[in-house]
Amino acid sequence: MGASKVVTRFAPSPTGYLHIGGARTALFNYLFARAHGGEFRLRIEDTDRARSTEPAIAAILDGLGWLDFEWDSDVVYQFARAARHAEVAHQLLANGHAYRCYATAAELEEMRAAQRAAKQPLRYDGRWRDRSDWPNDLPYVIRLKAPQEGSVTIDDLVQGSVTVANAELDDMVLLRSDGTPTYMLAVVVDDHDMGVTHVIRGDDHLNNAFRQLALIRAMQWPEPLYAHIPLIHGSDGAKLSKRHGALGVNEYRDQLGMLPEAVENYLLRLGWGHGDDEFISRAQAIAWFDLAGVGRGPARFDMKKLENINGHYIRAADDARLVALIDSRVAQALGRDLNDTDRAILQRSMPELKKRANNINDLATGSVFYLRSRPIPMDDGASKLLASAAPGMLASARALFAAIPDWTAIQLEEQARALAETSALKLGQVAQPLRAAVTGSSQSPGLFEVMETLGRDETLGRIDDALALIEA
RNA sequence: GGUCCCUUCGUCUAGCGGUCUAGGACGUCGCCCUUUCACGGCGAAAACACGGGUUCGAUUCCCGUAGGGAUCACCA
Repeated sequence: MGASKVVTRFAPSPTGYLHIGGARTALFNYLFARAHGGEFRLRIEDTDRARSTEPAIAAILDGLGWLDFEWDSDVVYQFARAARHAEVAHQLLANGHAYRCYATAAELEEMRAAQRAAKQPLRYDGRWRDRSDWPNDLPYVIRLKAPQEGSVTIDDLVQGSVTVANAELDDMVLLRSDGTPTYMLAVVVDDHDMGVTHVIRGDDHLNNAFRQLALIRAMQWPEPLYAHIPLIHGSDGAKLSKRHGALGVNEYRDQLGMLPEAVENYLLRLGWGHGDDEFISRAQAIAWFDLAGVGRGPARFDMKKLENINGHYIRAADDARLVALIDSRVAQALGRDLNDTDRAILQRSMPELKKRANNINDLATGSVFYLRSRPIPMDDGASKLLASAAPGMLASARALFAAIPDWTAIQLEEQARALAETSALKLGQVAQPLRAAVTGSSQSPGLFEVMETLGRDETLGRIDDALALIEA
């Protein structure tokens, strides 16, 4: 290939949402293309008309967009190219590299049953391979006349050299009896027509590659390079499937509150490494990524680690961006829309808030107490703290705070420390009940900073509410 | 079952014949910081699946065994 430009493609079938495994395949294709100054193309494999749906296509594009894997040129829709696929099949038929097979579904099932009974490998026996006594008016499929002798070797960029004997491969169907192309035909034709040079996909396609190569050779087309990457497994070691922990990437965003750069970083490190580096930016990934470094064994998905990485990126994220991300969640918790004052409070508190969250949900949950209207709800921990507070402490603190000339965290803390001193209490015995009163929780960002942010009236009011609660 | 692939701490990985008393990260546990929870810092426990070779020398190379995975459609 030498000077030829690298072209990769991501080819999901729109029968469901873009799941995490597909996202990783897309990432590797994207990275490889960018690393080589090539093109990253997108093809929607919608030839399965019964299972392909518009919402799924939208979800895939949405997911890719969220992860910011920008593709080149137009999206190719495979179904629209059916005529071209059929054309190739007929071309093969004409030049003797394919043949008509009139075997019926029932007949083939019978054949397989016999093979099963005889403990023989299940494969098409080539019963129509050399016949020409074609019955009239009967439906037939077009099968590839694949080589039966010798073997095929693929120098896979990830799996290494893999060899399969041609005797193991049967003559696959190219065109169905209704004239529509099979997946095997469609991928090969599309990859060729799109100029794909590197086929990077899940290793569940490794076996397919050998049959596809036979088709490519029959057409005398240039052979692409293959890279079959291992699938992702669930935490229990079983293959990740739709009903087994494999969420759509949209769900990582909407339900789990993940940041796209965190998902990308995690996916990159799953099955690939660069020395001891853990946090790798997009630019570094493009510079460092190589197929040879991709592991050959399947990796287990670890939500704990993803959470941790997500927390890292949240802490590194711009405060305004985080405020925007929690907006709707906070609004829902509050039961009302946020206004500019609310957002200003969140923005101001964000540096402290984001240290305490590993996902956007928790970030939102940990933020709402600032904006709740009085009297704010008390959680269990807060109720206990108030119940066990030293008698009169809250009232004393309230009086001290009310007399402060400048409502600043520093002065508030001074007063709290003074109160602890004179009452022979530990600072915690003063601060914790106050925290409960002011935040409704036993844990929060620095108490005095919170009180400063809340302001004199709101803080004093919340303490009054707590006082009323204790007396009740 | 046939074919193909894989096998380093619980998990993701570094290691590409000697630097390995095997490194990092997540998780776990302990300590520090501290008004709480976090963040941060320090530290601990924790792995080369097993058996043969090759070699002066194997985590690294080869072969078996065991275990795991993928695939065997007129689905993609």
